[in-house]
Amino acid sequence: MDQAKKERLESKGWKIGTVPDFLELTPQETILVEIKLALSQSLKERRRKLMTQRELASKISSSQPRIAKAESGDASVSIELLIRAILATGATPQDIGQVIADVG
Amino acid sequence: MDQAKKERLESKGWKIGTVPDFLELTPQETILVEIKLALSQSLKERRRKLMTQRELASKISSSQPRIAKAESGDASVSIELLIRAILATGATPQDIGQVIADVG
DNA sequence: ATAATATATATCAGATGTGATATATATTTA
DNA sequence: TAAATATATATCACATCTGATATATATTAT
Repeated sequence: MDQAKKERLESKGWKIGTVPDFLELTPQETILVEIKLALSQSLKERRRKLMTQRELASKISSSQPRIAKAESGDASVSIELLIRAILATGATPQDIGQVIADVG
Repeated sequence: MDQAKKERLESKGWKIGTVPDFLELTPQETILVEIKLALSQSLKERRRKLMTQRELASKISSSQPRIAKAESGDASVSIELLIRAILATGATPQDIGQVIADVG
């Protein structure tokens, strides 16, 4: 992984290099991170066209700051919350499945 | 939702009717539950062909009881763990995307 | 430019998810 | 049928994720 990408992930709280520098994520760990980032990106794009972060937060009984975290790809946000948020933008299971499939 | 299905979900810890009986899940909450159950089912089918629950648990630093919960659709299992487990069976993002898309 | 609105960052107490362990119950094998 | 192996259920201390709140910073509208 190149240094720029690594720093981008680490700033969001992703623990890369907890163990020494040269240790990479396993392929499966990498895919998981990529899935979360893809969901995050999809959420941001969909939500922007429809409503504010505050409005979306309200729909799923969450908070505006948490939606901001979700859209910024912060590591503290679960896949569960990402999917709840995306569904609240009207996405279908097909939409979500496509986002995940596109990671591959 | 029919009574039999409701009881099946409730026995796994799904909180249906926290609020009075006649209250249904919202469409989005229903989809989320269905996604989890679909992932759970997919995990069970894939894992069975390849290894024991103990072996899979070891691959993802989890425990056999937790894999059992994951495969039984228990509500205490996060989507994150389900996906980690499915990836450990060699599933690709396409495979996972397809499972989710098929919920729709 | 400034007010209004939207988004980002920081902190935290409480809720939820976790792996571990013990052990009961199925299922498979000898 | 016995033993061996696999899976299910129960409990728990600990870690992670959560919504809430306060507030800083962008962005947009007037």
